[in-house]
Amino acid sequence: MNSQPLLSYINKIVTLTEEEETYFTSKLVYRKYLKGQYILQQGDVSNKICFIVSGCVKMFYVDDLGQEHILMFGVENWWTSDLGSFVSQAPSDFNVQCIEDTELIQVSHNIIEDTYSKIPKLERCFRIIVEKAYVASQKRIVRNFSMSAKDRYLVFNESYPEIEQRIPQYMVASYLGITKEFLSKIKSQIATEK
Amino acid sequence: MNSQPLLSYINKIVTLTEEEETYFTSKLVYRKYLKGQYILQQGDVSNKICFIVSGCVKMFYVDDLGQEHILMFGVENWWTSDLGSFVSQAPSDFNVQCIEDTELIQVSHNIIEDTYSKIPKLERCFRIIVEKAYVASQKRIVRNFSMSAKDRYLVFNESYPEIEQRIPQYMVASYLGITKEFLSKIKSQIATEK
DNA sequence: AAATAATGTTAATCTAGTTTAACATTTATT
DNA sequence: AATAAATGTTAAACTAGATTAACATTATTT
Repeated sequence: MNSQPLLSYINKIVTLTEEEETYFTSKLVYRKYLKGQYILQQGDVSNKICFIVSGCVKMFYVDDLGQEHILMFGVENWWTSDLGSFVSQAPSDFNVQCIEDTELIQVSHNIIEDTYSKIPKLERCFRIIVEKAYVASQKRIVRNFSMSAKDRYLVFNESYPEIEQRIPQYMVASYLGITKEFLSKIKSQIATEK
Repeated sequence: MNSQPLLSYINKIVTLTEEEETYFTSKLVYRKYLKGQYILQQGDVSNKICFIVSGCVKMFYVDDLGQEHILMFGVENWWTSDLGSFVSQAPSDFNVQCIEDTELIQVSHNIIEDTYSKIPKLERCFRIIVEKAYVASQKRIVRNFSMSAKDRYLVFNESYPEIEQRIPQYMVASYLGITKEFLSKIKSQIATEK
């Protein structure tokens, strides 16, 4: 298994010794999923968090009216999972499905506490990761509060130009919290402006 | 200074020894603010996180059009601060202002790293706190995605019945992301239904 | 007790974004 | 190459929530 992408990622945040790397690596599970496969399903307990080595996933939920709402995408060097379900080991509200064939490294719940205790630096690392995720989540709330759909689309576009190329437009609309028809209108509006 | 409320709070998450409590307590700062005072101002660096012993605060930002948007309230046993600014020591996007006279315990940025190293249990504690905050933030995004303003109001009401009593209605509206006029309409609508 | 400031209500008009529905284009499958 | 499935577009009618503005009520200050 090639754990290198994950180790490089972690070493940007904390510095692990060789033994620590070896120990941690021995606990990891490598997996491949095909496009369309589910990594997590609404109602199941998320017993692992996944580091994406390659590919692309969407995390979404289906509301009472059967409508799909995308909360986040995941690409190379991102984490994916329902953290709420992972930490509480309660049934998840979300699905994670592959939009492309995806390779990932899984860190399972039953090793994480033990790993934190053995290698406190990893607990620090995950603290920092979650802090960043929280800050990003708050920023998204702020954008949804005071920006128009058009401006949210432009921000998404500037922030993640690579992602926009890789996913169908109706998923971008879902992520932005608007209908695909309205995004289509926004795009044609932007095109005319130029 | 009375650090007991904070220590009880922490001991629900991790168990500190007496020496650890003493050490940590020695680093804390106790402060009182009056209603109306600012604990943090947009543009300033948030150099402390604050544990609320008593009182009530709002965290908000003012957008380009001069409109105030409330991101969260804080009451007894809650934390308040712009965590993004705190961890990165960059200027804050948010204000934190007291809605009531407020007593708090401050943990300053310059002691936090040192404290984490000396007492890894506290790093664990804060990891867990941030995890919960992140999960709550995601849930809020979900609600804003697929619930009407009326339903969001009802959820807020059920989740924080104590808070609703303590703050003016226009602030609830701001928190929900709607105008005070529309909240007024929602409330009269709810009243007629019964 | 009067005056002022802060908070809350109502109603008319307006708009960003939804819904519905029909059609167009691109991609995948046989 | 033909067909089906997935994705994207356009336009008309609609709705949740915003805006404006006038007024009502409740606190606070003098």
